[in-house]
Amino acid sequence: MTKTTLKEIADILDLSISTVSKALKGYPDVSQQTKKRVLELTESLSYTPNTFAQSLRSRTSKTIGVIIPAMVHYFFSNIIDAILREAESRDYMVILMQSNEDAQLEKKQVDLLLKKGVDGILMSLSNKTHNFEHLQKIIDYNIPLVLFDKIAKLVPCSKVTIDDIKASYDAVQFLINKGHQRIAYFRGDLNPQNSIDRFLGYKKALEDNDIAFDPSLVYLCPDADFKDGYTAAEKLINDHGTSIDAVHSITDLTAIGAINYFNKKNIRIPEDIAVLGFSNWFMSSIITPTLSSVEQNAGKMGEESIRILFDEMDSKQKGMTIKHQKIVIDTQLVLRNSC
Amino acid sequence: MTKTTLKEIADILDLSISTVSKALKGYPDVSQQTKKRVLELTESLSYTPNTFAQSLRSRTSKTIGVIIPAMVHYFFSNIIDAILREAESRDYMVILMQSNEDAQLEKKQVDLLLKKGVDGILMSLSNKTHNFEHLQKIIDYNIPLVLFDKIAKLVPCSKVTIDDIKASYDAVQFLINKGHQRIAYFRGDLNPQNSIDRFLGYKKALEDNDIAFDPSLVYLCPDADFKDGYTAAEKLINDHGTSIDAVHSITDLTAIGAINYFNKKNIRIPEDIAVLGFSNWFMSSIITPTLSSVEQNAGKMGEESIRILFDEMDSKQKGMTIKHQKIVIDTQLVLRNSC
DNA sequence: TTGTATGCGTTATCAA
DNA sequence: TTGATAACGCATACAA
Repeated sequence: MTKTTLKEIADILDLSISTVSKALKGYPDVSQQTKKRVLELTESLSYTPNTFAQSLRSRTSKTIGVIIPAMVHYFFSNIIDAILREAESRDYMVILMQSNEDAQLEKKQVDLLLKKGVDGILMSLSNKTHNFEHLQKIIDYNIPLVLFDKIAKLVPCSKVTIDDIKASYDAVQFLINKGHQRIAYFRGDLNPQNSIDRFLGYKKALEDNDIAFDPSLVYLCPDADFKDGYTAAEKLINDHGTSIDAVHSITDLTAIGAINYFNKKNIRIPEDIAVLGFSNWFMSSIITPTLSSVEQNAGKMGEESIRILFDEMDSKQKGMTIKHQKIVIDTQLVLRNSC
Repeated sequence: MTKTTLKEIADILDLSISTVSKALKGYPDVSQQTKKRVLELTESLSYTPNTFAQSLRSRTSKTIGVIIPAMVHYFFSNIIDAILREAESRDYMVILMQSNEDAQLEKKQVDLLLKKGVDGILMSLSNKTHNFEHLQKIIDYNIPLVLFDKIAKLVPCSKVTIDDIKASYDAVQFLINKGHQRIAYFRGDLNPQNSIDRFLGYKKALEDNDIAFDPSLVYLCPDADFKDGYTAAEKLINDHGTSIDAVHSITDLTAIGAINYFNKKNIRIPEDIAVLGFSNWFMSSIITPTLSSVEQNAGKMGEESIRILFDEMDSKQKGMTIKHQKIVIDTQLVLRNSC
């Protein structure tokens, strides 16, 4: 079984290819009767146009590319979920790639997407991406680009983020309001913007409350994973005993690692040490104790990102100038039993 | 900036398009010097061929389609992870779709993939898929198809699964060896094959150990989620108090729901009730108590699935007859503190 | 109202 | 060793 083409239909109906094409496209200059004959036959043969030919001619692909750092990640899988739903509803396909936090690979994947002729690109950058030539290339090619979550501030394109500074600031302020003074911070990798911003939020909250910033209370969790959190908690206790009131962490997974260590050492949460995460993973609602966190609204971020992308793609098609948008998704503190 | 074409290169070098094409393809009938000139220019212009034109001509797309029931799922995101890595290494792109457990949508997505001209399709069926015409359509179009995890036994194509019967059998046998006799089962939806098989494994293990099967110990968890597990545990205790020794569950998430309920009611795990899950989610290693489970090797399943798909695609290209494969991925009991 | 001709970019056959 | 030409399937400007 092979795919039907316009030519076959034209031959059967003894019409020209262009007439068949016009009938299908609903052009007015086709007789009602011819149109009907064509539609009936294409229906019964379940004809669908060859998308390669269409793309070659129209220079569009009805496809968007998405690059994320990692798939196995509650936050990103939720974002992808939202993107797939929205793309689906527009009859667009999604080509998904993951950079595995590898800047080189990310660059290669951008080339692949450009080569593949996608109509737009959604990206969340790898932590190791410090050079943005590949993003500039996308822009030079005049392909709409929307960065989300892990963005590059200086690249001229639309962006969707949360306000990481404010989110962490609010989180730490909450801990302070609760009476905590010695608040440790488990920070993420040094380079990514949102890692920096969350750290700044932490520092600013201390400052605004006249609590001296103590660098010895900051623990680096470069991979921001369970193990990093566990190890950091171990170091924290070795360094400071339980003179610490609370821990705020770059992400829930590190916080959960810390909780695990504290549980193991019979350090009570929140009585001895309060713990506050970031991202509100599903997991956080079911561990013991349940973890308070910052809800990042991944679904909304995915929806907004692809909405803006479609906006830009529409504008481009209409020949309008594209205005880049910068959306900040709101966050909420989700309180549970860990603080 | 627009993409370079063969014609532009030919014009610049004052050659014909076909000579340029042949030079790039490494044909022998091009002079060394010409070849060198062409390669240097294409390099400096960073020429890449237009994939639509290539696809139109070659009738291949270097793209595979993947349909899964849900993205936000530890098991599936691990499988996708493996698929993306392997496709990447072969310079293939992956179009990803999720059926959201909706048979109608799944059918539509198959049509989209066929229309899009993918070279092969990987699918894990929705729980509600009981009609397989869309799969037959893929086969009729002569597109290689590999089903994984959620398969349809009777559809003639390659399949990658685990031995669900054996996996659950072994799990229950382990509980019995530990001395448990009154073992409840939280079963999944009634229709999916692996849900059925796991249930059969449970029954068979009881039977082989001369333990009477008691239908009142089976609780239906149609969505196999946290809430279902929590509710089932609640019912279980209401129905049977703590006369039950152990619970085996269709998946970790339901088991975790149950653990949550037991913890809340101060029912001790494993002293009062042992709990044994299925799938070995990451989460299971960090809850309290840590959950014993059946490791399903998602990564391996993803790797094998796409390996077979590439096998079939290669065979098809070479005009060889395609032999369908049936791979069973091994599983292991992962013991932790819940039983 | 219908049909002819052309081009999208690449590749392969055949001629020069 | 190189080039002219046709074909992949579709869509449109233009001619009939």
